[in-house]
Amino acid sequence: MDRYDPSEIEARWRGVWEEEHTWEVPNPGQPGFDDSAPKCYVLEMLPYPSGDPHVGHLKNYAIGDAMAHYRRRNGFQVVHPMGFDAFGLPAENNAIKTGEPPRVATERSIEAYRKAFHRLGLSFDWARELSTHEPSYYRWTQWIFLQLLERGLAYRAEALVHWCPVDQTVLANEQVIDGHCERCGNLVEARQLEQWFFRITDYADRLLDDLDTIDWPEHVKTMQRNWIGRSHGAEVVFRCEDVGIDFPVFTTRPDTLFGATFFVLAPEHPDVERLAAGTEHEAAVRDYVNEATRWTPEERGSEERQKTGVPLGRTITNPVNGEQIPMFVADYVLMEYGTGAIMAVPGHDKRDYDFARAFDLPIRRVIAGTDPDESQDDEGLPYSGDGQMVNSGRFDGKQNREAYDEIVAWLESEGRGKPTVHYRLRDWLVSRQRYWGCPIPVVYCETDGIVPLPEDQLPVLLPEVDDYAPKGQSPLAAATDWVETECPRCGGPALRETDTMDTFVDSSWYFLRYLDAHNDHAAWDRAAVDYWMPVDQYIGGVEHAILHLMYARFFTKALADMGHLGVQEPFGRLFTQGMITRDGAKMSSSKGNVVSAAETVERYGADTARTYVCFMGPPAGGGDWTDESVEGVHRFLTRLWRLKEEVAECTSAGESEASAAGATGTPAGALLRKAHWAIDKVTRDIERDFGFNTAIAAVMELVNEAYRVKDDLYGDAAGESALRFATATAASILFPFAPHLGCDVYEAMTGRRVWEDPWPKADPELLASDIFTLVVQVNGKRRAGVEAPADASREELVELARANAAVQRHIDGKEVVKEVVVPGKLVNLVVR
RNA sequence: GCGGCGGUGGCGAAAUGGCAAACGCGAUGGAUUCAAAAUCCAUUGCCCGCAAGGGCUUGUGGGUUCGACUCCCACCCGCCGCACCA
Repeated sequence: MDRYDPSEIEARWRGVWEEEHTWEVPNPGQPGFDDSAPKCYVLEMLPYPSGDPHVGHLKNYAIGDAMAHYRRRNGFQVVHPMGFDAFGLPAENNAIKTGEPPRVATERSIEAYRKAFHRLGLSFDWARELSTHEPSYYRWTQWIFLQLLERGLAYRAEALVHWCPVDQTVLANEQVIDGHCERCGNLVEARQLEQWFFRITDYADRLLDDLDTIDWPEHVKTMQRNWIGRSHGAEVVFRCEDVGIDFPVFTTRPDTLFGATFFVLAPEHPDVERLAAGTEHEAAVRDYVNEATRWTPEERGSEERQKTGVPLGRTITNPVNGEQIPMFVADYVLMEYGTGAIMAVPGHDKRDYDFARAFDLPIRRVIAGTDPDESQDDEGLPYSGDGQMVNSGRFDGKQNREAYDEIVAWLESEGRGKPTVHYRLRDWLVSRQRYWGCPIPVVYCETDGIVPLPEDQLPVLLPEVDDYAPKGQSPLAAATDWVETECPRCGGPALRETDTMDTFVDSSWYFLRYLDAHNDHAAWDRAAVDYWMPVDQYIGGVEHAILHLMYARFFTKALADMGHLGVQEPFGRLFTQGMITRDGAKMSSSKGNVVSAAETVERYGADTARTYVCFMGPPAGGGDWTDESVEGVHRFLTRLWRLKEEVAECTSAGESEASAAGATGTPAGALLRKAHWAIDKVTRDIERDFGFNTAIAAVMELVNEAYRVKDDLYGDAAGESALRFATATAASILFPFAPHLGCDVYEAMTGRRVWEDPWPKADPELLASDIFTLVVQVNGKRRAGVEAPADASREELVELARANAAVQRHIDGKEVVKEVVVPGKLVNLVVR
């Protein structure tokens, strides 16, 4: 072989790892378990198998695998599993189009992914592999559902959901794009349907507060905080005497209650019809409500849009001052937040102000002050800041923030209010009227109602059907033999639930199943999970910042509360890698700019593909894929391979552990120093938040240095030994990124297997140097670099600096007023 | 509007408050070759200068400091998330 042939090298090492099951790791108590090594759970988000993996997957798994390798060689026992998130819509859409069962298409994709991952040489423990669509897995998804149901954390209720009239199906929130169906592009309708929910809102406070306990990127934490959207305020009850109904409202500004000059209900509010009935506005209200529900959420929410609404013809009593204020229905009030009704304070709220202007309603100031950059219309109103209260009865003159609690306490004593907390987070709607998902393990019995299936009847197997097209209900409804069953409680006739679960349910606990993947008696063994959890390093795309990561946290907390788990947070540390683009655009099959991982591997080899995605920029950021840059990395790996060939041939495999040869000034010493510098740099960069791009750059520098000096080192024992050491070191520290070549070069240099050797340690003595280049500045500008002994005193350094000709030119004839000395670095002479 | 992140060569980028532009891509020149590819060597922020050398440069403007890409203040621009959230 006279040419770098990745396919040959990679096949050879892959063969060794597969034959020896190198990356499999036992659980505590099993043979081969190492009691002495600390544990480390490295996990990348499991893929949804569709078609072939693209370079986005490549990046995710290259990053995770590098970390797994690095930890192993630092003495950790690393569990690094892989599986497939197999249920989901694309396979079902494909089935509707082609008639091919989703299982068949999915399993074909899984096979393609598995093959690609093997070809990439990823160090997964395949003995723990799982797919969420297998009964042996979803049996336990169903078990968790029943656990949640038993504790009231799963419930069935009516809700407004997105409905596509063309596809005849309910859509998930994430399938609704700008108010339109993701599949057919049609406008989505709102429908009131009975659905299954998980009570994630019970965990809102803990999901929010525990963010402080985990090491996650700040922007992900922020997104979760925003999503949960906790706001503290008060519930205040307004009473409409005309119809004798109490209307509670939620407000974060009870201090502005005296400024409420009107009251607004959302068009969807259930009492709107009753309020308008019998008034002169009845017809107008009905028209308005009908019209309002036709607006898409985007149109309705647009800030440019004029405020619209109609009067209800009723008044309501402001509990703080007894004023009768008019009631309106207007679509700027949303049914899904708060109580669907608001007190309107136009003096201190922009939206209420706009509405008041449009409908010529009174605007009253109750807080003194003016926003500095607001226009001075209406004497500086609306004003949203703080200040002294005015026009507020007995609270006049108080600071609004101080009166805040007092007003709420007073309302509470009157039975007209109380402090409350509101969340933006809503309960998790998990029903899907789809075929390709996990069946929900309950039946509907005429006498017993909703009956959960007993555990011993799990799994509820997904039945085969012929037609996957939705017809207004789940395709499962067509499997009548399956639907018609008997009630486990009374034995009478019962119907199975035909909805399936959101696929996010499947992926909310898979990281637990890996730890005991073949358990037929339980979802997992508590001891195994207690040992490995939490995940020490989770790696995935930022697009999962909210949904998946929030749901998995919720499951972990709920399962911990039930005594099935000992941790409160599933993922101790999270890393989100940036997206790879092509020509600056997101890859998509419609644009035809998808770069296939397999093609890249075919052309350049797995090592080049993996190293490139780690080198293209900081892994946390995005990057644009260019073939020229891939070739650059390929060139580098080729250079390392050729260096190995040459060094193996031209030097004798004697003492490769060069040690004392590090004398300053000799070429061998310089190369050794460079090697130790690279060890130190790569180690620090990997530890420092995935600095893979700079780590790889350091190995490049080492290889470049070896090329520069190699011809001077042949024929000299110390020189040859240094050369072998440098080459072996480059292979050793490049191994996490280019594992096959790393093994190959390391073996040729040392005769050993690199993954069985510990991560190298930089020798501090070789990191230090006895001379250094002293930077000399005059007035902060670099004027010279002078060789100086490392142990020179401050005085000696100043003397050296002043002696330099270039420096003298700049200080000549001037007075040196200050000498700044940073030992080992620089001298700055300040002159006047 | 609120929140988060960022702005450095032709491009991707690098720099514990201490030599701005490491490493890579691209480009230019040279060696090798019948020729090409591959490889190797050199140059490559901008401006003035034959050169030695000098000046300028990290979105803009200020500040702190002997010294600022880095810290502080104000502003401009870009990306991402949320958004008539009461």
